[in-house]
Amino acid sequence: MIKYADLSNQVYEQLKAMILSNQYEPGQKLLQEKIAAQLGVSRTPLHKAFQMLENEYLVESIPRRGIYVKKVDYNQIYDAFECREALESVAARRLAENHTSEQIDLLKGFFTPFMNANIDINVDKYRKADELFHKQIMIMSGNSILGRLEVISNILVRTYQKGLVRPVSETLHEHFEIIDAIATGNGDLAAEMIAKHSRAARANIQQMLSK
Amino acid sequence: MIKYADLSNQVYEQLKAMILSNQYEPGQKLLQEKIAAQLGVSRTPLHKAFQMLENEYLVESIPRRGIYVKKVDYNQIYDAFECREALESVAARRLAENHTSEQIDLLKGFFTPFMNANIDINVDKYRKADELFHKQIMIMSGNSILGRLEVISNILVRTYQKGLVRPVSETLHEHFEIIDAIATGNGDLAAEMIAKHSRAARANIQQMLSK
DNA sequence: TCGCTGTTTTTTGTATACAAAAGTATCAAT
DNA sequence: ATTGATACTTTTGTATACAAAAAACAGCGA
Repeated sequence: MIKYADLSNQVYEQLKAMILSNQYEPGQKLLQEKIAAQLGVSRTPLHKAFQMLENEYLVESIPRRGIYVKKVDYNQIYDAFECREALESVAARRLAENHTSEQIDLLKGFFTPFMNANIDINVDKYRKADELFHKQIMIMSGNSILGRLEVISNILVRTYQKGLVRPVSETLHEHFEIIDAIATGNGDLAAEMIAKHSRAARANIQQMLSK
Repeated sequence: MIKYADLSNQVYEQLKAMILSNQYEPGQKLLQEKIAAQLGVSRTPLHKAFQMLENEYLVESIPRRGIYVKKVDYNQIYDAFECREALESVAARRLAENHTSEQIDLLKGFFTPFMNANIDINVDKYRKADELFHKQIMIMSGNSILGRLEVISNILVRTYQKGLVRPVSETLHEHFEIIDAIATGNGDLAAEMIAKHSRAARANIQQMLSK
């Protein structure tokens, strides 16, 4: 699939990056005219971009009022993790049952940098690796739907913003356990390992909710 | 949430209904000008509507070429069912663990008409009931993401078009078994029952694929 | 007949224009 | 000072206008 230099898409990418990097405040209104001027385009391609963002739960459109950056509430994060747990299990199972050694290497590659450096891990880089790892499993699963459910991956990014992360000391070796399970071809095991991984994160969120 | 008389939404609803009822041929190009004229609107609100439809996998946009009604291929249906199986399990588990008797009655209500009529079941009505049943479980689960994943429910509708349905004699009592499992509050059982239900449909699709 | 090339037509993507709704400010009256 | 009504400004939603790309077509040559 060839990406086209379509203005709507460029605007979408730009706004998405800005929202996910917190350059827009959650709850903030996105003024069409202003953004159009900033990006040097008219309001027309913005409409499509906003619609894309709304479908990914990144903004909310209130008709005749405007577009607002979605606030991330813990309940929704919890819900997303619940979905992610189920869907990643499907993905991991499929991938375990049908993969190449190159794919395994790719997955391992995300985390090997953090294995060697036995001191001070760059947390931002680790988060990025984590994001790519989970996204990549979905894509490589071969299930055409899984690779395109942006809702799930976006929520993960926003979770990072909230600081809802487990210590690297716990997750790093879990990631390798998941990869190993996939590599052995044991679908059930791979599904269970990744579900366990997600459940632990979900437990953290539940703690936040009960406070 | 109040629905607004927004042209884009009206257009979206209209086109969605037309696609799902096969009034547009799969693969057919949707000419913007023509559709705008037919619906008596300009092309501007169409853009948003098309974007919504694309997010639900009902149309496909090829930049600079046009919008095409998505062809339903068996592989994608299979993938959707795989996702549905996982997600419905989550929904059924939640609902089992937290529901009211009114919700149970609502679910039963979808199918009681077909219990009493011990002769000739109206297949179209049964399909509609099936669609609503599965959708309703997602909504009532209380998981804010599940209720809004239109991809999954759309695919189900398109599956009907392909005639990929199991006989009523099998599915009718399965539906009641699922409801009963939910009613007893046994989350694991409810999840397993609905997963089994989905798996059987998935097996049918796999048969089609292997041909 | 087929295929190539240049031209015309259609269709898309984007900008601009305009009407209606929402938001804001002003000012009078209590 | 606070409230309420009215005029003014901003902002949204939609229609129209225009440029550029794609598709359709016609004419020419092998």
